[in-house]
Amino acid sequence: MLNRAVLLGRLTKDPEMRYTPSGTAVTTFTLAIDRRMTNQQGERETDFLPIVVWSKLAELCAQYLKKGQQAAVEGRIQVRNYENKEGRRVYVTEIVAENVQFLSGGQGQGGEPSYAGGFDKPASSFGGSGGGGRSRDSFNDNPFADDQKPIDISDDDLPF
Amino acid sequence: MLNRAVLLGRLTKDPEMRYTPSGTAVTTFTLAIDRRMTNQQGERETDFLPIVVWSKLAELCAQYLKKGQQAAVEGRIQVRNYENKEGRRVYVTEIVAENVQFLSGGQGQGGEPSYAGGFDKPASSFGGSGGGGRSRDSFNDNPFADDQKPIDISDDDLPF
Amino acid sequence: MLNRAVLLGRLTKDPEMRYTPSGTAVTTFTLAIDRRMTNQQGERETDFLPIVVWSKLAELCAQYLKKGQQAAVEGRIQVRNYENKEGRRVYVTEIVAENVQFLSGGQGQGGEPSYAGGFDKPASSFGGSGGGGRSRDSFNDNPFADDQKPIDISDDDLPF
Amino acid sequence: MLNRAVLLGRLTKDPEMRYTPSGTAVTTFTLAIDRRMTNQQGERETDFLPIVVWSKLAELCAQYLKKGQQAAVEGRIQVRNYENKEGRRVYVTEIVAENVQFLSGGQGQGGEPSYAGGFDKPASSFGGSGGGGRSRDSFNDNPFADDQKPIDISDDDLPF
DNA sequence: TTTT
DNA sequence: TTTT
Repeated sequence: MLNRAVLLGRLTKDPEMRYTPSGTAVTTFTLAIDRRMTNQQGERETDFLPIVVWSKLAELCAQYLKKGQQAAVEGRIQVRNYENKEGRRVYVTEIVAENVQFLSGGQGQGGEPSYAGGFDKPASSFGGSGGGGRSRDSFNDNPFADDQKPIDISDDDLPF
Repeated sequence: MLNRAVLLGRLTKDPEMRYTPSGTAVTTFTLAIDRRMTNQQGERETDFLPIVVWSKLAELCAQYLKKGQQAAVEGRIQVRNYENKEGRRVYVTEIVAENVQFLSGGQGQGGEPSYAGGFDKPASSFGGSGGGGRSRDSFNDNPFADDQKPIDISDDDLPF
Repeated sequence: MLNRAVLLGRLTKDPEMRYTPSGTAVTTFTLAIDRRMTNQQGERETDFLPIVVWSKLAELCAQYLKKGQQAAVEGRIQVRNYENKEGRRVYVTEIVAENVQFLSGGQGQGGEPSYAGGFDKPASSFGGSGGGGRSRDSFNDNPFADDQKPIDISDDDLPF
Repeated sequence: MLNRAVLLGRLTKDPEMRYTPSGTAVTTFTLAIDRRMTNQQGERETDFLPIVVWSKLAELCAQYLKKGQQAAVEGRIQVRNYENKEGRRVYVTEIVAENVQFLSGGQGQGGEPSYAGGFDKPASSFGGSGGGGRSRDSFNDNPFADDQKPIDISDDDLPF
């Protein structure tokens, strides 16, 4: 059903990129988004929202985004849950980015603000390595991001 | 900064409405949002997203929404954190609804699909009780929802 | 860059589906969206927004949507311009839908509210006819909807 | 009903601010939004979307936004129609901004990227002048932007 | 923990 | 746990 989020904030740290066993890139970062508006009195409040990016877009984010920079993120809200070491079920809410807009505004790395759209290339350069069975990368068969399946990734695979 | 979410799903239960000590209505419910699309094979996956609604809109939601019904919600993503009984800091992500669209589709309570916009009346019917100091309800002075401040509500006040 | 619209309204008529010469389905309809909110006095005001849908999603919309039904549309705002018969340049603003949610609520055609996501199948069933040159359908090579190119469709091709 | 747009682009010119007879500020500008994404071949395509801003937010936009700067706009899509000099009914689609995020990135006016939220002050500083009857400014009674009524503004009032 |  |  309909599940859409659009965010604009600053990275609290450099992004972290990892690869799933099958070779898909996954990048995560946190966006700090001020709740208060300009010229408003009162203590500033901030929401810190975790962002997850997959595939080619993950590599672009890892390459171009830096701590302190502004970015606009478009995606869907996802609730993952897993069992932690103490056997408790933990729920994690994060935004799965389908598009990311790089806005400079960091500490001088300057450059052109630019856009990294979702899945603009077949993304077939990823994975590889082979391995039998239905590869986890098979979600690339359907490049529409809503169809990504980080779901059946075992706990060890999780890069965050 | 920019923080916007638009969701469409079904209520997993009837909404729950409570009042803060100062008399502001707060309604909460969970929206079940299927990730999979129509005619797509494979097991269905669902995100369960907690929704919070304040003030007059809270009362309308409590009155008209029922378990199983469809609703469209527009708002912002918020991360609350509090210390639980074990002294651990717990983070809760929820969507603070500014607009809610009632879509029937439940088990026959029928009626007209209708809309409950944000703060369409001065909402002055709330609170009251008076008392000195800056009332927690003072956020009603600025009816623009981004300005709501559930933030400084003490733990005991929290209705969920 | 970022260009996102989310709409929820009712179809003013049954959708119209046509095919481009190369065989891509294009469906158009208008969504009536009330500006006023429930329980608000005053004359109701309505925006009528033209929606365009391509490819497999176009076929699903043509098949399942009917006049009077509610639908949620997610897409981007596009401004097309063309020269009309009098030699005047005309600008048309429309929403290119990437996802459509079917919500019943029409005059009893009932059925399951369902979702038609963007590009969930390779959509390779379209087009055909072959022919040389760069087929207009080649946008299907990149299934991400932002990449669709209705732009270079000649005036005669336009199905609306 | 639900009608939400989120845009990120660059101003094609400096904004233009005018006042309605009753003293409400109205600012208009056009946002150029590239359709193509970074690193994609092919001619760049751009949508030019007209933005309308009212009240205090209009003044902030006129003051801080300049040609070439980036801005994020959140609002609703509106279709106005009026009769032109030749007696033809003309339809104008524009985005009524409820929030605007100023992102630098122009030609060096630098400064802090900042946010101008909707209606954060009662905006009562506008209008004035008095005059009998229901002032056009009365929409300020309900500061929620969905409630703005540019609709009954006569043609002469239109600042664009 | 969940809705259809 | 955090960004400006």
